[in-house]
Amino acid sequence: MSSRAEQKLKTRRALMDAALSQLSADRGFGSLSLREVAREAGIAPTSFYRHFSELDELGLALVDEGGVALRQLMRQARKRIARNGSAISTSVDTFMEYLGNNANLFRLMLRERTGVSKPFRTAIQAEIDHFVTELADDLRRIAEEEKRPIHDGRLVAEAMVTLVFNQGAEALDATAREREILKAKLKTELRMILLGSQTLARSQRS
Amino acid sequence: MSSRAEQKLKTRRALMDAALSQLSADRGFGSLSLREVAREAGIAPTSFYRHFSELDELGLALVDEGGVALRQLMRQARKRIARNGSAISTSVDTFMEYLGNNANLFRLMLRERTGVSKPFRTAIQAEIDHFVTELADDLRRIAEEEKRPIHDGRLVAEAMVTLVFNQGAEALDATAREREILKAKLKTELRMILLGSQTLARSQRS
DNA sequence: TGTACATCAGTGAACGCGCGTTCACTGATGTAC
DNA sequence: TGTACATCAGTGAACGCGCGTTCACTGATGTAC
Repeated sequence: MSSRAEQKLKTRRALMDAALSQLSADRGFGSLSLREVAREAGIAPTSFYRHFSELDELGLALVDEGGVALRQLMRQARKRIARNGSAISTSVDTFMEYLGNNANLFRLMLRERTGVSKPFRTAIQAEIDHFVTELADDLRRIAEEEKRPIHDGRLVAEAMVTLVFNQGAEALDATAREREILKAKLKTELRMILLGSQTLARSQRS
Repeated sequence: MSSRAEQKLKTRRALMDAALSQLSADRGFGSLSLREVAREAGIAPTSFYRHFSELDELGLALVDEGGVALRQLMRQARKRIARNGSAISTSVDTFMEYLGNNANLFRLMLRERTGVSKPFRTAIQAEIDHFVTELADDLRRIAEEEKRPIHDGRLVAEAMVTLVFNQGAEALDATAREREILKAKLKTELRMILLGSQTLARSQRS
């Protein structure tokens, strides 16, 4: 690649990193300004337009990266489960670990999922739907292997993801100690859903 | 009350209603401006300060009203359960009905619960905690009456409230048809948690 | 009941500020021959 | 390899805008006597 194109990519990355670095418990994407992001990235406000047509376009590029992170997360969790066995516990641990390593990216996803911008909501929902679908497949596969059928794997996966994401949002700003408590709670909740789903499946077998 | 004081209360109400009326799927409280709210309420921007010291103070007054709505909701649900029996189904129906009747108030609560302003998050979390505590009490009472003990009533209540609020947020902008589907899904999810909690309680009795 | 004074919700002008966006530009990098 | 021209990421000045907040004010309502 030409050095001019390389430089352009670097600046683009600097802009995205600048935006990410401004996110926190008290700053949502919606409160960022184009001038602020450009300033943080070390370029003139007008140069922003060489990379994105508006600030939201940068945000959606970040959501894409969040989707990549989610898929990595799932791959990682599968690998660990294969080695270690306990699906729920391993998944929760993996999720929380990823959360810590990509705090501001997850912050963006978690908040804008129910946020004010339709394009954001739609893009994030698509990523989560994909995540739910894969989780549902895994749940059904495991249920079959263990001969413990579950009721409505998709619905189980949705409920689990809802709980995981909500606790994830809380965990982001928690201390290490609080985070351990959240993890334990979350594991119990997921176990309850799984057990309940197995009970329902049993009560409905014909 | 003096007519001057009455008039002041009316204006205050007009300001709060103006703010509420601007909220929607695409407008969060954070995107409102003081001037806009004053305009909508039909007063000069400067007059706003006769009622609130800043826009957030108005928002917190609205959160208080949301808390009142939540408590009414719970009272209503209890009355109906006593008459009708099915706790989960009746509660979900009652919740969804309230949601429809106080759409923008719930929108505010649901969104700012994970929003950008710490005072908002704290105030809303306090209302929800209160709600969770009462639900946990109810769950334990019912479990005792039915001789079907549950594991960790507080945790069960938290998980249920998380699911109810998340589906509630979705339901706000759903069609009547979609809302029925959401209600059915939600009821199944809550039943799974309850069943799982009972299973856990059984497996842990000494 | 009438009068003189106090209170205070609502006002309009004015301020400085950061914003998004436009424009014509510069000068280093890339390309054609 | 050298030269002439094209491309284009980054620039700085300038714009109009809505914002939050201040200030001194007005005039209706309330109160004391």
